[in-house]
Amino acid sequence: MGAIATNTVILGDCIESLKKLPSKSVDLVFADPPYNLQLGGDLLRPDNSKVDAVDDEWDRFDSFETYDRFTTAWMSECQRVLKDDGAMWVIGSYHNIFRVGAILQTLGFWILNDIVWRKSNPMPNFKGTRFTNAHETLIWAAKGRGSRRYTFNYDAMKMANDDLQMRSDWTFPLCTGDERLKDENGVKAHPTQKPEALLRRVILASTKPGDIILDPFFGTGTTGAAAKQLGRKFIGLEREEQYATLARERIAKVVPLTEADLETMGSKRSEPRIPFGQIVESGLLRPGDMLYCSKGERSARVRADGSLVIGDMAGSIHKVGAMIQSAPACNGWTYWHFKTDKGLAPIDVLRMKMRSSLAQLAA
Amino acid sequence: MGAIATNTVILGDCIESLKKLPSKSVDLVFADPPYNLQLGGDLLRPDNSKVDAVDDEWDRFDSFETYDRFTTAWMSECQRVLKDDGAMWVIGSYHNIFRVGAILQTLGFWILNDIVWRKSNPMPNFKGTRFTNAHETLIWAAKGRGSRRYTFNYDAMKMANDDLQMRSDWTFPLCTGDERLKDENGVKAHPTQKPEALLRRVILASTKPGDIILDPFFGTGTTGAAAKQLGRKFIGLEREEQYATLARERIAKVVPLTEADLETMGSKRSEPRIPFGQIVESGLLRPGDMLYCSKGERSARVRADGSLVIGDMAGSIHKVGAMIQSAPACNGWTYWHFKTDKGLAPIDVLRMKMRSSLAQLAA
DNA sequence: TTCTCACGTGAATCTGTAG
DNA sequence: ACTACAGATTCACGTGAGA
Repeated sequence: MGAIATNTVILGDCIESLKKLPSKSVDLVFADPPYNLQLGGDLLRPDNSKVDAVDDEWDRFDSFETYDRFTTAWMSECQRVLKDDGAMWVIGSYHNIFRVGAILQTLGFWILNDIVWRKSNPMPNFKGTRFTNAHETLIWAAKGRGSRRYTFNYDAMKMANDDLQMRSDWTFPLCTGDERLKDENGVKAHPTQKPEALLRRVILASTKPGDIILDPFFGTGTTGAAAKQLGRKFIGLEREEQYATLARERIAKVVPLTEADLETMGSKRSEPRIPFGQIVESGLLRPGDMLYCSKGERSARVRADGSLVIGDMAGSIHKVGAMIQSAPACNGWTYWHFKTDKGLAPIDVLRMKMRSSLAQLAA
Repeated sequence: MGAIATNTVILGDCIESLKKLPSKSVDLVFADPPYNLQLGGDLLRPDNSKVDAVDDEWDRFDSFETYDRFTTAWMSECQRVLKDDGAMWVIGSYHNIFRVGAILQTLGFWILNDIVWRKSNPMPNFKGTRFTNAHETLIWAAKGRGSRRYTFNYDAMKMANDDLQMRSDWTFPLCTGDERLKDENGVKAHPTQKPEALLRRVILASTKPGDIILDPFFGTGTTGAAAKQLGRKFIGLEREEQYATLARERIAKVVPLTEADLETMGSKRSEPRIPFGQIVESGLLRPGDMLYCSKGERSARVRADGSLVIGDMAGSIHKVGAMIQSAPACNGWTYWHFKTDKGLAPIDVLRMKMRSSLAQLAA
């Protein structure tokens, strides 16, 4: 069997290109397919600026059926091209990930984990109509149910997570700043460029040095850049010449890391923020309970959503604290107290209690 | 139409029971369906070495098909039973959530968010073969694509998250300790009892007091307990008599919160509308008074009918505000200010004054 | 040089009601 | 069904100008 050509970007339709690749030839597939967003009209921010939406031609499908056919086609080709011990990652949002996951199961892939990418800086929901869409989902699946020899670098992952098992929820910022590729006018070159940190974790977790990684939706080549950096090989398929060119230029500049560099890559943890509402939801305080200032001469009532009430004033622990002191600001955590059998204690105590029960949450 | 019986647990097969419920009668469905594809026997055989690959594949396909048929059946009945402005939540793990999500989309439900429940204390992966499975996924969906009047208590959620929009990732501990129902031997009564805190957030976010919540997989009644506590009604369907009995006993002990404690931050959209003209009619402003933008460099004159004039432009506070900023839209209540002895104040202050005096008249 | 602050922007299924 | 219009609505972070 001749060696397959690697570290290359193949221009053309991804399904056509896949059909030309030999069976059982790659170790890992990473796929970031179109999400099939179904947007209405324009969306304006509160300051009346327009949101730059993903309305590209490649993300438009007639119907769920069309999208499903497309998904089945590229995915079954990937399955053929994968080695028997190989695995596949697919990333998506709620628009497409359920269809992707169901099709992948139906094709016989065996899901190993679903992984949540928590965005530390997501775009808000400008109209106040839903929860802030603050995550995307990745599915990690072995080629088949019988594949038990997929690669998982358990210890590397544990090391990267302060000696705790790596969990299924990962926190990374969006791809911004210098990492984000821009054209000569400073406009983003690709609407959906993924952060390299995300790809590095995927690659460190599920490949060995020298492995071949296939990305059928290569875009501007984040997978290739991360692969080269980490001493893996890649094959990228991309339809748009402009993206393929950018990807080649980008990857040419990447300097592979030394083994010593790889060892120092860890992730830091920070203290989780605890909203006051969660103290109430958890039952540490109950709606109707009273809070007091340190001397006890002012009191406020807790409501179910974590707001406080005094007379006809209502708001957050901070706002209500500031209002009754006529102060510009107030730290509600230290201002407000709750009754214990030993007297009044600041509600910050409850926050610390909550934190310690959540202590395993790493970044 | 006779009122539907609420605050009750109906014993029997969930699909049969659903068929007896009237159409368009409930406000919310919360469903925690079986995860493991083991419905009424075994859908998925344990891995069996004597079965060859082809048979195995057929077997697997057949299993998913059975699960999909079951899912389609209960879900389309739920869709029928929902009011047009109603919504549904489904919780699941990677074993079933992709099939659930895809079917729900195919049935015409319109996904509003997928929500990640991050477990603060998940069970570790003992064999070190995968990432710690540390989350479950909830899907929140409106009955149909056109339903824009689903309930979302944006302000209550924002309040519960320290004045920041609530995100799509929620962190709660597993249901343990006193909250976990045990039998007389101290063994957990139900294998997948959900934490009440999770249900409280679901209910606070997406229902109004008095709403009817249907749970077709009631189990030991977490949904009913949270609903009763928060002043909502429930209908629980449960197949196992033992669970239904436990649920009834559990819910009987729940003490509902008082109305005052249940009150949450309301949205501005639900407050009574005050036309600007009414501010002028009431004398809070007078025809001929000047209004200013926040920095004071633009001004407009108030006319008797509540219109504003600048030069030869005239119109509503919103129209004129938008025109002079060349903006597509403008909220005149916050854009325009009037002079007070302490400087400029937004005319929204006058609207609030008017609202509170109207509220006193009504009382 | 270093700090502050205004400004821009990211895979988005993003309004409600009266007539 | 449609149109018209009132009016509600944003978090984290990087950049760059100016103090």
